[in-house]
Order: sequence, then C-alpha cells, then structure tokens
Amino acid sequence: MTNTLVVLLGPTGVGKTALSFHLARHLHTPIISSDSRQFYRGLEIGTAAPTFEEQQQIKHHFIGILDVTDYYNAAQFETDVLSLLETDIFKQAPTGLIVGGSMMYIDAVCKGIDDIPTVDESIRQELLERLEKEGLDSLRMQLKILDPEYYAEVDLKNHKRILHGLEICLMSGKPYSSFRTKKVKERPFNILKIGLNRPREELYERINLRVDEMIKQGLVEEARKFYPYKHLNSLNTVGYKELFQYFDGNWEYDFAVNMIKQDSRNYARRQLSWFNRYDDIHWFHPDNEEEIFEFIDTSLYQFDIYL
RNA sequence: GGUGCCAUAGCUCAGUUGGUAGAGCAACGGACUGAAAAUCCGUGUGUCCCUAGUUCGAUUCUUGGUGGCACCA
Repeated sequence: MTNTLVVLLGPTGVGKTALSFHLARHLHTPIISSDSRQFYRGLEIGTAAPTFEEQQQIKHHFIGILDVTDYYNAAQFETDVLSLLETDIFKQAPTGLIVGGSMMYIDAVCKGIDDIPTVDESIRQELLERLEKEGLDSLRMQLKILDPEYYAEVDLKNHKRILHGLEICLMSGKPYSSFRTKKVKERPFNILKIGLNRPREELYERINLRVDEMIKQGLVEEARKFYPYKHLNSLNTVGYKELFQYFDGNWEYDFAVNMIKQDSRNYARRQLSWFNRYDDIHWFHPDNEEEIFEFIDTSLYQFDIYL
C-alpha cells in the first residue's frame, strides 16, 4: 500500500474544520493543522482552533505548540511535518491528513522550500533600524549591488522582500538568489489536494457570523491578555490587531469588530488568489461530504493500483 | 399643508460655464520560498432619481413628479 497525504485546503471560514473531523474518522488518521496562527498557544478563539474537547475526539498535531514569543517558519514546518509523517503517522495508517489555509506552509510540505540560512535576529533588527532611519531606497540600492538578479525580479515596493533578500546576502556573503533554486522536491508519498470553496456571498456571510461568534466566546478578553505582546509577529493577526487598535483608543469598538470581518474577508480573498495558481486541486462545496469521501476513496484506490 | 435645500459608484461626496463623469473608503483581480492570518501591486465597477420640454446634443438649464433633510405652520 502506498502512503498518501490528503491535503484539505480552502479559504478561512469555508468549513474545513467540520469536514476535517469526519474525514479524520473516515481515514483513521490524526489531523495535521497547517493554520500558522493556530500553532500559538492562547489564540484559540481568534484563530478558531479546535477546542480541548474536540482534540480529545480527534488527535491534532501542531495546535498550540508555540508560545507567542517563539520563532517559527515554513521551512521548520516542512521538516517537522515530514518527520511526523515518517516516524509516526504513516506507521499507523496509510493516509495522512493535513488541514489548513496557510499556503506557504502547505507548499513547503508538498513541494519543499529552498535551503536558505535562518535569519539572524540581530541582522534583522539592524536592517529594520536602517529601514526606519535611511528609508527603503537605501536598502534597495545595497540589494542592487549585492544581488542584482534578485533585485531585477523582486517587488521593489515590498519592504519585507527587500529586507529579507538583503539580510540573507549580508549573513551568508552570497547573493540571496543563489539559494533560490525553486526546485520541487520529490516526496515519498502521494499528495491528494482537496479544495473547499463556496459562492463568495455565502463565504462572507459565514465569516461575518463567525466573527460575531468569536466575540461572544470572549475574543476581546483573549486579545486583552496579549495586549502587552502586540508588537510580536504572532499577534500581527486578524482578530487581534484590530482589537489592539481599539485598546489603544484609535478605533471605536464597533468599528474594530467590523474591521475584523473585513480583514478576514480580504484574507480569504488572498488565499483564493493563491489557490488559483494550482491545477491539481480538486474543488468541492463543503456540503457535499459524500461526494468528497467518494472521490478520496476512489483516488486512494487508484494510487494503489497504479503504483 | 407652506417654504427652502438636496438627489451622481456599494458608502461619503466632488464635478461637468450643456459634449454621457472622478476622489477617498469599500469591492474586485493579482503577486508570493525561513515574518505569510504577514507584506506588496493593479483595476472605476455608473439609467448622474423619474417625466416632459429647450437644444445638433441634457447628468448639467426649464416644467411637473417622487424621495430625503431643515425650518415654518
């Protein structure tokens, strides 16, 4: 029997979680979360992470494994997931299940990610200060000298990309572009991508309702606990950053809640824009559960025959 | 009931000395390799309230409606 990783993806709020539970039972396998913000402990309400009770029913990996002050990235996720599949999940079941919407993380698992040095915190800080003092233009000019190839293709207005390219050049003494082979790595298992989507109006309606639900569950209190950490990347997250504006007195409460809805909708749109690049995703409406299961069963069966 | 003001994009509003219109926000599309729920780029999507006039031509001027707001009764 060949091993297969089923990838369940879709925009935020589409209904991945509900379906993932049924699918995990069906496949007799735990759920690997690939929602990068669900990795952080304490952000359960705002990231719609599965509750403790739900995790009692179905084993979940990667939920709440990090402290908000911890550093993590997609490459580490690739390593962690591959090792988990090899040493644990595929030992117990032929099929793994990864569920989420963080596309860079999913891509890292499915296609691999280039071997680039991990960023040194002091260099990043230094460059951030330079960005503040000297402006983006200065960093751009230096990148142009150190890595003309990347400079030619990078989005010159995106300071994060400029900064990252430059910090890799400075750290390694080699051009950032020399690390970017963009080679797709072979995986020792099949990958079956299932995409969930709904008509836009329906999706937005669900997102709006879910935000109201989060507020009822105590999102404001949850966010207040992390107010002292608002400068951290992990808290630069939809559902928290807007409430921090409210705590700071910059926004009215109702306005902040509406902004959470808006930012969630925009996030969903950006996710969909990423998905559109792929032609290996099999799309379904989340309500068609039987159809989805049937499709997965058939696909798994075919993998076994042809390999 | 009377008088005045207003009606233009999803919203708030500009504007056209008469030649079918443009800002902000929203919305929509896109990019994406160790910060990614991040970050960045692009795009006006319109019975200019309705009707009848004047005019070569009306969203703009005039008549009559309709709706809203304010004041007076």
